Amino acid sequence: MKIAHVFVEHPIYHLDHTFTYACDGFDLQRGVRVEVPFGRTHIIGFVSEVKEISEEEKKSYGFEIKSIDSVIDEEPLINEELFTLADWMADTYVAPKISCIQCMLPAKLKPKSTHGTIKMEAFVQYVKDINNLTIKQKTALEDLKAVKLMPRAAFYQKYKTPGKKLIALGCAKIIEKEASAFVNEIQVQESEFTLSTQQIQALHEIRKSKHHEVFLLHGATGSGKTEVFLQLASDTIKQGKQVVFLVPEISLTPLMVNRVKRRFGNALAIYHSGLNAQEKYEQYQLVKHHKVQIVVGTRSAVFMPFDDLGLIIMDEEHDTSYKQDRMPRYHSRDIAIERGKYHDAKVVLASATPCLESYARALKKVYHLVEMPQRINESFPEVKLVEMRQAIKNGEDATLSNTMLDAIYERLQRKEQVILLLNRRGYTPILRCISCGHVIQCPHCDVAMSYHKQDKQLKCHTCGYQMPVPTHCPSCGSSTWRYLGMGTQKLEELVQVKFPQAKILRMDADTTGKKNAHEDILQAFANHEADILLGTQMIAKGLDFEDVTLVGIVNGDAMLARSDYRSAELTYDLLEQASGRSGRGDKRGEVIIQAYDIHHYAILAAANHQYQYFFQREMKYRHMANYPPYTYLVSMVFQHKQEAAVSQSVSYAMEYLMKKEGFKVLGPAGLHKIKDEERTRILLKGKDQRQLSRMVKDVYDRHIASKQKARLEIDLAPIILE
DNA sequence: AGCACGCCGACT
DNA sequence: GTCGGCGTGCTC
Repeated sequence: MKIAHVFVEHPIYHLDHTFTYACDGFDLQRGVRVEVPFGRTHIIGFVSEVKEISEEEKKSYGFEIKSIDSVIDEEPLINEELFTLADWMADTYVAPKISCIQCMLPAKLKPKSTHGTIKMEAFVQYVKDINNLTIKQKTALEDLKAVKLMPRAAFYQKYKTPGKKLIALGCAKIIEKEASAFVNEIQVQESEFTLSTQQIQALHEIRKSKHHEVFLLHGATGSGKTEVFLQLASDTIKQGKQVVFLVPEISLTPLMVNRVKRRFGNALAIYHSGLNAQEKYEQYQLVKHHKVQIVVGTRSAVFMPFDDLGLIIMDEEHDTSYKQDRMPRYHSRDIAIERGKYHDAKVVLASATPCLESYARALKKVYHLVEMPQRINESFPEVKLVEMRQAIKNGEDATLSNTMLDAIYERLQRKEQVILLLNRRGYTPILRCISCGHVIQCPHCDVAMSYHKQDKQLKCHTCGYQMPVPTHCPSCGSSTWRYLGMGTQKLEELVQVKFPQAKILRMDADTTGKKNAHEDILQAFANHEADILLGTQMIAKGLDFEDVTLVGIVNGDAMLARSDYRSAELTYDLLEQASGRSGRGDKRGEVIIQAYDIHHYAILAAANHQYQYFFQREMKYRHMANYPPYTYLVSMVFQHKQEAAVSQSVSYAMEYLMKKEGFKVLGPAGLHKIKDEERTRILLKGKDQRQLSRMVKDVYDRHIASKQKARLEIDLAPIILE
């Protein structure tokens, strides 16, 4: 008999093995989806193997073999490359295999019983000519005959009555076809720019090798990296191969997308979270059916169904949005490199502030380092540091120093634009009782609640819980509150008071909730509908406004206060990226960084645009403390409503880990409540990533086998540790 | 993940 | 006496 091994749709560790089904009489192959009976229901699964077995073998299984219900796909959705990749991901990130397969597919193709149907469109198709048609009918039929197929809506709009008659007569018929995105023929526009010497050199370096190689393109903001990408993409397309161009977040990089569009005549697929399921499916099909050779997209675009990939570009490679924050917690960089190896494709990682791991690898010649240190317009913005303790002592405003105020005033006079960065949303981050000092906490999390003046609510930035400001302090009954700290809403109010004539746009998570809100705000700023763009870190990335000549960073060292071992790197990245927004046009740019500790190396390095200096200093610290890139980290988070369940699971894991060698265990940290669940983390630190993955897999298996109540989440190479 | 079975509390 | 709470166990 013929049997199929099937992965079922539930991404649960208990079910992370194949289930065996009979499939005699079905035409199916590895990589297609099938519907199967499962317990008392019917669900979707993924065929991993089809084979013949004898009656004796069947008997040896020891369970009943049910038959599959139906086969869903004619063609496999997952080919051998992607199966191998799924295996690699499951091992590396310690995740159920089905979750790895699922994350490679657009929602409409995910093996899930609940996903939506694929949209069909009605077309009118020419069938035959007959005699005795009226003149109107004849014209309609001639028209249709010329194009053979016409969308039904368009056909009826043009020829309503004769059209219906033609269908009744059998001269034309209505057919259903899958809706698909429309693209033009590929057309590569030659570059209109004259390349700079450093662009020519970078291109030469990358073109030299004919095989798979990982390049780290370290280029200052405004050094002309994009043009290098476009030229490389153009080479690859001319060779008939595919290109994927990864960006951190499309809504924040519309300019980049437009440049790629201009160059490749719209014959590209765009893939990002802003698309709905149908749109994503259509873009996916464009790649699958070779309608396009180039894809611009975010994190998940790295899984597009390429079969002849020649080039992978990853812009802003240090950006944390490349890391998936749900299972499987993959990093697009790892996936890009794996796929690059398979396709013998070049992988170009690019950034002005490469992540330490990448730069360290480049120095060790694991990656090929290509440097582009100069700006095209050859002027870096001048950076001023303002020591806030001193400014406050001088009687200046505690939020906006005189230096900052003067600089803003100057820009307003000259009709130039200003970007102000404050990495904290809301009105004030803390609400404290004046008489007893009680701070209002979220009832569901161990976090202080932020006050949002706009909607007169307290909001928890961790779980999203909202409530009105209590009339009386729950601790002492007093009714006077102190609004402590500074968020973007309050900053907006303050700037408006200082500059009543200025028009201000605020951009943070609260103003960008709606679809297209990012684009609308950025477009308005580009159209000079506002003088000042104020917001959280989302305004620090990739924006390119030529009239911005001042970038002001209000709380430059706020991020240094975090306990995360990467806080210095995150601070440096943010400052350097934000400064890169100033002076991108012909006018000279200026950057003002306000901070309490202006002598911290992260701040000094950003002020002087010295990546190398930052790198050396930070590497020393990482070396001393034995942090990445000198080691690998794996985080294990245990969570459950009951404290006891968490502590029990942690002890059970620790007991095992203590007996093993070759790595260090940090933690567990004290319990911390989030969304009504107690949680704690242990960190494993080791030199061998493979060994760590295997070790964690053992811990996980034991955890499941012993029926621990707490949920265990594993994160290999975690990015944020808070 | 679902879904059903099963064993204890507060209702008509 | 019954409805329904969610703990436990199983799925080819």
